[in-house]
Amino acid sequence: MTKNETLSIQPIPEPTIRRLPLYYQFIKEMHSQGEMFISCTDISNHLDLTAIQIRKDLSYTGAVGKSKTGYEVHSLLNTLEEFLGYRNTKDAMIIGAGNLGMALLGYEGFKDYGLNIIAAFDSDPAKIGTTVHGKMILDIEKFGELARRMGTQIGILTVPAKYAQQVADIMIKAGIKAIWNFAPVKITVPNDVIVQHENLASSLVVLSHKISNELNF
Amino acid sequence: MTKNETLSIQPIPEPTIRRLPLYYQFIKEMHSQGEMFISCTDISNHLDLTAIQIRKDLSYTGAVGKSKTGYEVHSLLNTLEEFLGYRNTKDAMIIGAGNLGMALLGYEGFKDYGLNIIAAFDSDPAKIGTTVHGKMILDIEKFGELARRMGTQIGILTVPAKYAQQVADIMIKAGIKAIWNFAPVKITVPNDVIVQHENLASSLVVLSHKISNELNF
DNA sequence: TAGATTGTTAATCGATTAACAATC
DNA sequence: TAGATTGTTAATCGATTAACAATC
Repeated sequence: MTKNETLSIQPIPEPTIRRLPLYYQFIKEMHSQGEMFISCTDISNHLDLTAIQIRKDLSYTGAVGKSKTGYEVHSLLNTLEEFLGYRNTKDAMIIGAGNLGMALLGYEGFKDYGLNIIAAFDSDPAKIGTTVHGKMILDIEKFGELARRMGTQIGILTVPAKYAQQVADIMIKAGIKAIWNFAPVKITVPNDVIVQHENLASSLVVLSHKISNELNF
Repeated sequence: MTKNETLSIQPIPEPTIRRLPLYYQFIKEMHSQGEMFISCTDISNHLDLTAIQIRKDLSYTGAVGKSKTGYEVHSLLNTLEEFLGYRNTKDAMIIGAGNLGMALLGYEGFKDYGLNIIAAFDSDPAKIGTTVHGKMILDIEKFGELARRMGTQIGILTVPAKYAQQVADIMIKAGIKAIWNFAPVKITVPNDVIVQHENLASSLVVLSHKISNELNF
């Protein structure tokens, strides 16, 4: 008997999960403009998706609309915030205070999804002790103790590829349960640790491919 | 008659395109370690993918292996570099010298995929005229002229959501043909302009969802 | 030769799209 | 009421996985 059978949680397709933030951003905008109701057709006109797909996606979140009028904006916003973790803030720590690490440290957009980045860690003495975007850069030696003490479950890995595995090991030893990996290599972790691999190069290659296909004719 | 029928280009699934950089990074590493041959089973053991899928993916690139021995590392590396644009460098300019823009400006990893970021542009007088990672931050007013003069085709958009459309319009007016959009909003462009939408929040939400599903039991 | 591996065709699986009844 | 819209079930489409012949 699987977890899903036990708890009867309906699995949500990953493509759907990836689209939800788009809906959320748009609904948030509509809400701030004072709109009361919105239909899938409206959303469809503003994002590049079909009304059918939007309706199906929203159904996974438990959002309920009204025939003829559509979804109540306030209620839909609440449902999406609930679903996307807005009210369920989780602490995270970054290892690797390079360009990307610093950018993530300062990015305000993650707050909407309940991610609270506490601090960044690095081994470079020139960086240790400094403050970036109001957050401390600490000695990587202190990561384990601090992560354990604060019960941090999420680690953001932004070191060069060749250090990725050893940094992942440090995270695992410190009790980190989910790693957001920005290094372009696979990391090996125990079964109970979740890894989300992020690869900007993948998107760049998709773009390049579209360019060669559509531009050079 | 479509373009594909005319030129008989076999369309490559986007998931395949997204995986190719993983193979490339790994093969590059194997090559630098002096390996001569590699099989899909080998690759499968080092990345988290099945040998069958790897074989199918590689077949799209035109890579040819040998029974029993696998692929010649040097030749496979060449094929992937060719396919991923390593030898076909394209200039790009960034608009939006915020955290993310700066990080992208300094990121070395894009070179492997033929992306050459020339400069960044911003409207903030405090940033204009400075140099970051050896590249100039210029006045956004000068973007149009410079992009036209250099024939730049790729624009990287890293401004806050509310300025995204007006910056996209500046890019389009300057003759940009492909926009890599990091703002979390849809931008509207003419038919002949390609947009690749990048949303870090999407990945974060996938991670959060995995955490709520697997961690809290 | 035997066995490992490629390359390709067929089967399966899952996401998207279409159809349509229910509803306000 | 008529018509727009939701919510759900069915059909389609495309990617992944399996099967297997060819080859070194």
